[in-house]
Amino acid sequence: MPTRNTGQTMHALVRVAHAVEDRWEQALARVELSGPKFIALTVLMQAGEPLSLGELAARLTCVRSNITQLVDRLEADRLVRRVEDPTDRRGKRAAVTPLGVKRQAAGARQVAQVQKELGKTLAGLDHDALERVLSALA
Amino acid sequence: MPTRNTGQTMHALVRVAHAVEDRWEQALARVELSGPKFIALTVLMQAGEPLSLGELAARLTCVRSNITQLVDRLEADRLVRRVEDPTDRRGKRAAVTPLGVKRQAAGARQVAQVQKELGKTLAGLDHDALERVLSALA
DNA sequence: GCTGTATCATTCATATATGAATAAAAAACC
DNA sequence: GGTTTTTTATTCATATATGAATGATACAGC
Repeated sequence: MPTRNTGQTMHALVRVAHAVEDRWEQALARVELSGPKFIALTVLMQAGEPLSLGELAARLTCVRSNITQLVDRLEADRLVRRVEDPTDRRGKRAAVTPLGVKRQAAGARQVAQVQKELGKTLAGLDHDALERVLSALA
Repeated sequence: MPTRNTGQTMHALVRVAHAVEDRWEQALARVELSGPKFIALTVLMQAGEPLSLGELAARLTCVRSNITQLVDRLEADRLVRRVEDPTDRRGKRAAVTPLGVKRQAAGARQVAQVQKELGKTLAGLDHDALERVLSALA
């Protein structure tokens, strides 16, 4: 069995990552969430208080206009509400609604389930080799 | 150093894959190509003849409407032309133009450069162990 | 040969992402 | 204090992706 070249390995890495992401997104879809929506809700929950849209963009590592649209959709789903920023009249903050809290929890259960399954798949394999490669490339 | 849990490993895998993809896309951007455009051109070159849009969609593992739009943009860039399918009046085929051939070659040089750099990064790591992990997850 | 069905590409609606341009308000400067 | 600059969120244009609906054509069964 010949060793693959770097190009093939990178391709395989990217393909596997996308497969994992798909599985993750499919699990979230069962509770009517997309990946970006779940991540945004989770960040807001972890913050424990409404975050300005700029802060949310920073924590999600994306541009502001993306957050404007994502919060539009979350608001349409009634998972988040825009509240005024008392300290800055330009700003708005994203506040999770009670429905958003429930939905995030349901998403977290789905994600935990997927992780459990992937954990089984990885059992007995060389976990550390993967770790080393990921550290080298990160 | 404790072993990471599955969730963290999966997160790291996806993050690394995106970083690799970004590097790849940035290299292609230097020759005015996006990832999807380069892949489409490469598949058409490898085929050696114009492909129907449906066949292109199949080889790129995506839906037809996506290809309609991608070929629209490739045509606007003058890298591809739609030609009539002589055997089916419904169908169109995507033909690479001479400019498209040059552009694909330029993209391939960029990609080779990135692979060379990544190869250096990976040198000395356990390539085979990585392969096994990736196969298990694919 | 006609009729019903399947297949081709396209259009439309939507989701996600980026970046440039804009309006409003805050901050900094002098 | 008034002017300039920066920062906030939004809008707009664009790129990429999906899936449903459409119109034109091919094909299968009768």
